[in-house]
Amino acid sequence: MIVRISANSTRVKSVPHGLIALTGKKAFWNTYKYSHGTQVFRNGEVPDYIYQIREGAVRSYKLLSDGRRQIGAFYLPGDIFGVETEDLHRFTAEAIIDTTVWIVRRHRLFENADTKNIFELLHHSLEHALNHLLLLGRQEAHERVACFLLEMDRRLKKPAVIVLPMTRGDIADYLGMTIETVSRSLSAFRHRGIISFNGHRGHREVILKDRTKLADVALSKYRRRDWMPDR
Amino acid sequence: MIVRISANSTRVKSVPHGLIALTGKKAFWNTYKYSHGTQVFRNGEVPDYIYQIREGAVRSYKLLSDGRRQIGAFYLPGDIFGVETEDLHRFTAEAIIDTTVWIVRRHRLFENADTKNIFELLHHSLEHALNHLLLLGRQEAHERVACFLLEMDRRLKKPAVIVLPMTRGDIADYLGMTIETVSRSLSAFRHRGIISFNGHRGHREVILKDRTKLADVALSKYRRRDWMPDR
DNA sequence: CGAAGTATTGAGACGTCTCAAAATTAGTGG
DNA sequence: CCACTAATTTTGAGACGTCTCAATACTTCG
Repeated sequence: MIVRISANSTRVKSVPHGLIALTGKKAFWNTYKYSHGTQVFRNGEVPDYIYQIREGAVRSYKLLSDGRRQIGAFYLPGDIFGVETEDLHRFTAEAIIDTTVWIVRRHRLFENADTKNIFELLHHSLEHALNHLLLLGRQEAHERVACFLLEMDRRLKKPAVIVLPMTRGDIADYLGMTIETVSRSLSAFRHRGIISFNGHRGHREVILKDRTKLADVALSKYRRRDWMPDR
Repeated sequence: MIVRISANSTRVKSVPHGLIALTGKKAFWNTYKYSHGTQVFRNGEVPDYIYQIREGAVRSYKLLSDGRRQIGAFYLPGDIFGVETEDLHRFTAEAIIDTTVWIVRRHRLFENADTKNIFELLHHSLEHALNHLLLLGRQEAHERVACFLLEMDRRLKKPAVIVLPMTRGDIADYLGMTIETVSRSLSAFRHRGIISFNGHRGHREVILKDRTKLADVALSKYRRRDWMPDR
């Protein structure tokens, strides 16, 4: 379900600085809202827009024919996406939770003489993908989960509490593992005092009690058989 | 070891069409040769050139601190690389076998008004990386090896014999698995008549006896427990 | 309060890794 | 071209980590 809630020809609350830097001040932008679980675009579609997240979260993913899913990236408030695409979308993007995005038409992107910003976004996506290749190909389960927590921590600007918009299933499909293994890694971190969960709102709110130790886990300072002797 | 063997101010045998399309006909290009195992550039360096392979093969990779390696891509004759880089190289590239490349200085890239080709290359790299994420995160060992063989087959234009420039170790680090598992998958394919090895030059030369069946394996038409009951 | 979705935990199965040895191929110098 | 050594590849056996299947607990929301 797509609900159009505003356009900048009408009164608005704020401004998509990132999109404006990308497309020029003359570009018209709109605000759209996607309710949780709905698709922003899907693999194979012709791209019309580029997006910046105002509020909410989006996952991008590819599927195998039997349903196995690999999430390539999560987009959080401020993030721009849809630029990575050439003639067709190469992945599907859908809202994880209720999400508001700013959009501008794609052709505006190439009316802008300054291509530097586009290159930067592409490079950023590519660098993220290459780092993720290393994680998926060569890191172990707890390293992956630790990396994920640190990535979220960094991108959310090191908040006191990390409020995860995504389910364990999303995390699992991002990290190339199962829900259960994600859960077990998180439990192990909790038992070791590296993280804790906040209050009673599920275990979606994570507090990093010891970023140093978490980074040690992420950076393979402890290998599989060396730590977690408690099981 | 870098050996300069020619420049286009002197007589040359052929012309790097890809690089010329990218940088304009006025760009000066040189030919360089890297002997097998030597680095073209390394992670963290400031990029000076972009490269097109004339002969040979290059692997690009990232390392973890303890030596685990993930190869992100193989570059084969005709392939252009080094464009994926922004201010610093984000991975290391080294010659797998003795390799000759055409190079042009990087600044030539942005003197060219037509950025379309650069975008295409970036998109291509990104798309390859995203597909590889799916493979590393969600595909099983024989699926990965089958995908690898089909990728090489396609990129080498479906030759009668695939002459692999890379070792089993390179393949393993590309597919996120161990040498032994790669070898076992290849042996399984061979025993099932899907591939065969050519002659006595090691098992580096592969003949695809049944591309259809190989594609079935790659595309998960057989799952882990369904096929290969013979072990 | 009941129902559906989500997360945790446990036990056992299974696939890949590790370690080791043998077989094969490539490289080197006489 | 041969003898020797080094490197690569294959194969085997067992260890280990993650997955699968299943049950329980928790959270959300009607």
